[in-house]
Amino acid sequence: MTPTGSALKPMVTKLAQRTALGPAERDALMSLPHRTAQLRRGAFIAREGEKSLRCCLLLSGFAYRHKMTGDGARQILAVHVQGDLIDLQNGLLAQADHNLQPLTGIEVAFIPHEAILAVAEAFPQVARALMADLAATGSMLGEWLLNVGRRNARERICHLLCELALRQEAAGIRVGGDYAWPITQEQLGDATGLTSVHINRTLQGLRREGILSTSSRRVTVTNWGRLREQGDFTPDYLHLPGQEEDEDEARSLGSPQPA
Amino acid sequence: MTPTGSALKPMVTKLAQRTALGPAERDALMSLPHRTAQLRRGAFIAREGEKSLRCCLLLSGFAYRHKMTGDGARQILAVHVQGDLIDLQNGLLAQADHNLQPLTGIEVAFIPHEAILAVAEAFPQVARALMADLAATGSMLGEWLLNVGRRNARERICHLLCELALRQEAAGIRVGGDYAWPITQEQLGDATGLTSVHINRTLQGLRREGILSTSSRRVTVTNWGRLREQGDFTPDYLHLPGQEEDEDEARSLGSPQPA
DNA sequence: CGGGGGTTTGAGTGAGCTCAACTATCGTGG
DNA sequence: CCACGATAGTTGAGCTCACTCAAACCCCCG
Repeated sequence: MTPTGSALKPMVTKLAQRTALGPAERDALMSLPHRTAQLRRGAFIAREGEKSLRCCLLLSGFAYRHKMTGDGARQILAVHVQGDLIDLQNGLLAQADHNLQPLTGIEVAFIPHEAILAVAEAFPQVARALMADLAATGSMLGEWLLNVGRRNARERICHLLCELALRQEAAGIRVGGDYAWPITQEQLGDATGLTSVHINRTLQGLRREGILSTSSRRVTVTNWGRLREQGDFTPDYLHLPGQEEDEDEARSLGSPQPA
Repeated sequence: MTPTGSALKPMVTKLAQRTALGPAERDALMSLPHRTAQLRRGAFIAREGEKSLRCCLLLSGFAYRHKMTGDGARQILAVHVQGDLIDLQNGLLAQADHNLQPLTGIEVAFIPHEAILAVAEAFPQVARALMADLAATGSMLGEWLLNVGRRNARERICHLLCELALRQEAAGIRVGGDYAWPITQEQLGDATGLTSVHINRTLQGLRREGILSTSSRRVTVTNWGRLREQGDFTPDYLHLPGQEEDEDEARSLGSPQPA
């Protein structure tokens, strides 16, 4: 257990964006016992069917949640960026219902579930913040379900492209017009319910039409307006701060590159 | 506000299945202020984009959550049976991110969000129970995402058939081998990411092979083993009580009709 | 007994899949 | 610093599962 409470700051910031937290509550969260660790690709943070013992704050890098069908097909349920509190769900349930793995090399802080629940017990606003976080997670899953169930290949991909751009922006890890793309085409297929081959051809179409370009592990969007339009993207479901007045933020996704 | 606290009993029972609740906690939940109402098909319990003011306990009948793409395609996110606490998510978020409507005529109890959160504030175990409920809801969404993203038409349908059978059983509204099927083929399509036409043809296949038969708004499963197998169904994700030891319950789904 | 929602059928089409090979890129160790 | 193996991306050809459109049918309910 490292005593550097400041490592947990991103978590507090994030929770406080959705639910007001006072100084005492922030302090309690900041001083939660935790242990940081580096994990590399291929490691497991949680495994389907196992009991999850600790919850996990993503400090840097990207991670993803996924589960599999009986015959081995995989569906990615979410991609996580730094600052995300992951594996809280699994701790509340008798057993983890999905796998959680790094997408890149990552740095995490492990926090025992009991500790975080104890803070929630002492501070009702913290409990409420955690509930809001769970609800937001559910909301994102719902949008993914809509995406996979009712949009075509191009729309699905554009939608996901938009989501990751906006979430990286919200997490403060966007520099300019381009952003990290930590996902392979195979994984992109598993996130959208498509084949990597079809992902490849669809991406080629997007590049051909000048909507985006890719270089090593990064995407540069050259036409935000079309990307958003083709992805049928509305950011409400992300429940990011400062989005109460709908349309405002939807437009701001286009702002980095004024069409 | 009706004073008949007993109307809320199904909620308490359900929450207590996942998280231990003492007498004081049960009492507090039971005596929550609420108002019961009858709603008919076509009504709205919550509307996407609006602020949700009260949470809703389903006392009888069936309801469903859904959301739509920009061009009007609909995706059903969940089907709810009696005893389900619905629209808790929406109350925790700034605005509802999906619609909630009756699937049949239903009876509900409306509970102000503030009231239920106040109880959660007073009783940490209640907060924890609500969190577990939110986590379970997320878990179900994850399985639906897997279903729609990575299974073929027949598998998707069989999977949903299994889920509703088991959930009705858990809610105590199963009589014999058959169970209520409150969903039209159109809606079944919207739940599985398929067309009603294709649903129809796939169901015909299942009937032809003697796996199930349908009559007015009910399904009779004649071969549970095959249904479960063809739906790649494992009930873990429902987080129903008494499922700690995995395989047990999976088998019991087959029990009403010993193959 | 008429209307309307739900189901069924047919015929043609197409988005996305499969399989299989090839190429580019990247990290690693010699 | 380069060679190598592994991982990721690309291409081609053929196929199929599920879609579209449109019409007919069948109940159930008022």
